[in-house]
Amino acid sequence: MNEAGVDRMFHALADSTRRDIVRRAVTGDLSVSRLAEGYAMSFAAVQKHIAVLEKVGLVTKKRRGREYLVSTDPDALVLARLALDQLEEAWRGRVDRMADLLAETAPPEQRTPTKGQDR
Amino acid sequence: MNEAGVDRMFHALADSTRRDIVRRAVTGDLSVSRLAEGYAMSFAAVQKHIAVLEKVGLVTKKRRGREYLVSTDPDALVLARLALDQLEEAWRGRVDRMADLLAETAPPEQRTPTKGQDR
DNA sequence: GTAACATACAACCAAATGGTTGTAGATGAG
DNA sequence: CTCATCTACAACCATTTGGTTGTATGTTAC
Repeated sequence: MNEAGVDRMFHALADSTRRDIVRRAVTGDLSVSRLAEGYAMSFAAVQKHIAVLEKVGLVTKKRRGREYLVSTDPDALVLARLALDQLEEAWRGRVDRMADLLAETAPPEQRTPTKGQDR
Repeated sequence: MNEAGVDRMFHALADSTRRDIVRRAVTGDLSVSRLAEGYAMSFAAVQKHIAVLEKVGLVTKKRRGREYLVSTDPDALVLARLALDQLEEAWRGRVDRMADLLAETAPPEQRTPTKGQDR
């Protein structure tokens, strides 16, 4: 997932109605209208929320008769988790580097290249 | 974290500039101006991004002389992860319930434990 | 075929978002 | 003290977002 994709993924998750849809659609047996019944907003509004979720792959739609069943795709959530992991990695990496530094500074004043500094 | 808090947390993460700030601020030794130098936008714009991150606790500021040093708070990322976990939980819960159901409806069948399935 | 239902989509609107510039208050340097 | 630096904040603007209503299309029921 590229940066823009992560943007869209987190944005999709940054709305409680959409998160609720994700939760309710795990069973995959609810149609768009059924889902829409649960919220104090118009059908079209819920439709838009589902469209946002669909665009980032958090849900998929499958036709059954004249309705569309919405189901959550757990793989997409894994992608979001990966994005979070990468952020935490920066922090963990720092801790590791600090540990390295401590290990290095133990001997008297040894300068290591500090090459990781790419910014 | 309540629903509105999760909204704000994911919204804060839904911007690549802000995520980059979170990454760069892990060392905690960069001031607002130093951080701002890295982006093709005004100082005030970066200031706003930092304010958004600060409001959800992803970074904190500490005064040093006339500048403010920005540092990432890894605990906040854990909160975001928890929110994701709760979404996944709905899905895992469903799978577990399906497994239960299978276990109940299929007595003679030999049930392989499948217990290793922790995701 | 006609009626009812489920969905899609366009047009519109208010509010929020992400950017700008400008002004003002602290703080350190000389 | 004076000046330059760092930050905060207000005002403003364009775009996006999240909602609305209305219209069109496809599908099942009768």
